[in-house]
Amino acid sequence: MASMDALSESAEMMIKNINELAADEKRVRTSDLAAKTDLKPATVTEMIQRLGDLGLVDYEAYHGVHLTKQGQHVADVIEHRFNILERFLTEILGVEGNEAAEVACRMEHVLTRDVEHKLTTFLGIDPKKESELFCHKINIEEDTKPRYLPLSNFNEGKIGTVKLIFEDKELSKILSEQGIRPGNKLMLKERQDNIYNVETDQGNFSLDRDTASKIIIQN
Amino acid sequence: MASMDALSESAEMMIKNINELAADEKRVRTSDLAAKTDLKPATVTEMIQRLGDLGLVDYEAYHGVHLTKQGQHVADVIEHRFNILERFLTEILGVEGNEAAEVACRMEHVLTRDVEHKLTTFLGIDPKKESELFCHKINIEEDTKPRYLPLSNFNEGKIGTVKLIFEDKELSKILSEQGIRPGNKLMLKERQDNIYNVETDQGNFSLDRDTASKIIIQN
DNA sequence: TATAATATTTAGGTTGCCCTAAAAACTAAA
DNA sequence: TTTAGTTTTTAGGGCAACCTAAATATTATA
Repeated sequence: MASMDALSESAEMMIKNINELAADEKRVRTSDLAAKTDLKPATVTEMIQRLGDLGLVDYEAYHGVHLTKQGQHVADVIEHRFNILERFLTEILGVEGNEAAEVACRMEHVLTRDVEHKLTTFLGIDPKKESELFCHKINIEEDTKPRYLPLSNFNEGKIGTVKLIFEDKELSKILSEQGIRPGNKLMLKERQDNIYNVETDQGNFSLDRDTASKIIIQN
Repeated sequence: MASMDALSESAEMMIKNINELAADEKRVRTSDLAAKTDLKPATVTEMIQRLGDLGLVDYEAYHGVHLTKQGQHVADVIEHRFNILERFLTEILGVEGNEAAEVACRMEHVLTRDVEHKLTTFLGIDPKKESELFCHKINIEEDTKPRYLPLSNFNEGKIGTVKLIFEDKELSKILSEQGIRPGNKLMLKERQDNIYNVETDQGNFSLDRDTASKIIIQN
């Protein structure tokens, strides 16, 4: 039976790793856990036996483990906490990816539910739809992820929305008069060498590469 | 001699408590530490002996401890990390005071220097002037209480500091390259309809409203 | 299917961090 | 200044989390 006591960081890490290795329905093997956690197999055995006593994993000697309902819940909570912490560290604070992951991995074990929810909200995610987090994440990363590119790197034939224009008013004003202004859509009709042919709701225009590189488009 | 190894949370907490009890020059007594930490006196003795071996405290049997230079440095770092974490939790996330203190107390042990600095900057404190943390804190709380607004609601002509950017890494990165990144100052020069003209230390830019609404500014 | 190779567990050890109980050292009072 | 009271330390124990080495179970192969 799992108590209400907080699990140790080590125990939570073991559950997290079991979850990450449990791609299919397959039971996770001791040696795989040992490799992933940098612990010796004997240590892993000891740990998963303890987790078994707590009802968090279903452990059968010599035949690996898998998470119980309770263990899966713990894994889900930890994974979510890791994700929001990592996002906060990279997107808000600008911490470099590797370090962000490491720090998030340490912090995930000390968040309370309240702090977790408040941080989730802060990141612009509705905590009510937390369960959709993963789908959301996958969607964003795999297909509907908005891409921001300078027009100079945009693909021919694609339509996008102008998001921002570097340079001062002078250039902005000129472009604006041609329909190239933040919020408007445009299509890159074709590019030849350094000339970019663009269509906006005001007509067709040609830009040089330098100018195109100062216009950021979202697809 | 203190090693470069990370200290345990327990060890860091003991150092923190010694520091907090060392009001004057007086050595801190075992019983006071036991009371403050909710540990038994025997446990405190054992801990401070270990810290003595590490060169972090000066321990004399039956006559208490005080921090060495090295120990004082550890205490200062932890105190600063606690303060910025607590401020972040209460001021930015709106976590209730007691809980914020508890969570900050757990998190203070897992911050890296880089995350500490970035969070400090994020809170609008110059990390170079860390020692002025408290004066600064008093100022902020007593008169210039900061307001956080999306750039889309900001007033023309006002200067503010970028605090966070919603949306994914992609946008953050692009904005960052133009000087729109957490910690940096910017001015909203003017807005016409859906176009926001902004000046940063990197130059002038135009944004659409949608993008502006994803940038949170502190005045 | 017997055996060699591999994976896993058990046995036993270490360290950190916590405890209680008893011994030792300080401190205050008669 | 002797003793009673208090504080502190030592002694010894438990548990979690690591380890190595040896034993045992599984699996793959000849």
